[in-house]
Amino acid sequence: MPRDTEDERIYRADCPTRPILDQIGDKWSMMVLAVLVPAPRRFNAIKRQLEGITQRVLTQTLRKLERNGMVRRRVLGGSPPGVEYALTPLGRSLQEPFAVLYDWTLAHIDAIQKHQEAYDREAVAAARDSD
Amino acid sequence: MPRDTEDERIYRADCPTRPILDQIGDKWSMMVLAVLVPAPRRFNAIKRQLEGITQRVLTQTLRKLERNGMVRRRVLGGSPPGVEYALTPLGRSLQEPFAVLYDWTLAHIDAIQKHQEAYDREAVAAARDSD
DNA sequence: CGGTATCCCACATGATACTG
DNA sequence: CAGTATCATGTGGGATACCG
Repeated sequence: MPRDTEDERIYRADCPTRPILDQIGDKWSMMVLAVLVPAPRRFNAIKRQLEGITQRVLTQTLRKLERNGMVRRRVLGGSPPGVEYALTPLGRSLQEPFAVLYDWTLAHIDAIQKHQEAYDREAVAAARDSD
Repeated sequence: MPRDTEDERIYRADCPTRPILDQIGDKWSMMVLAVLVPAPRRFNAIKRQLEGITQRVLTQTLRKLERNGMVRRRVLGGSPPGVEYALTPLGRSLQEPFAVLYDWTLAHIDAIQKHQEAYDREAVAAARDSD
């Protein structure tokens, strides 16, 4: 959670940061950005690297990122023609906050899974007791 | 996005960090944790502070946080009886990664909104051109 | 190659009522 | 006070087909 500031909006669903945090927390945005970190890539190159994403969803995700100024879309002339997507400085600047969150997750994933298993065992035991 | 590691899983929807990131990215988890930073609180105290959340959703959110070991639930004896929720050390340790992300958003929200407006103006202009 | 156009569904969230 | 139960809904995401 954000640090405990005087800013009361952080407690409200209409905090202006919500739409932005919602997008970068969606299913694919973070991974699309990750794919573009090493170098710009073409549409189908991104799609191949993100096994499981559909064309429709990749298009939607790229459009939202472009609209936010995090990705730049460039039509390539030449043969074969194509479209290239690249990180903007704004998009690249997201790398650090995401890395902090990702590293936190990696550091605590084992502890979290142990908690989950313990919680689930308890739930099973409670259900048994109530029989 | 996570930094560019050798770990190929970061590109995959089945990366083991997904379920955790999905939860802490859900609509209310972050705000519930934020409310608990200054001090433990009772169910209805949390609910009052998060205007707009329903009882059902608050219960679900707290159960998931408890299951992950981020929040501890304590039944208070005495009169009136009640239930108190408190951050665990694990839950509190999320404060920093979240603050980094939140600060990034605050720092760039103006730039992002300008990009969005420019993008939307372009879309309107393109629609007009195609008439 | 890089998309749109349709259709569909699961699931997160919400509204409301009831309870130990 | 702290929930559960029930029902409703919007939308993010997926499947598939077609297009310039």
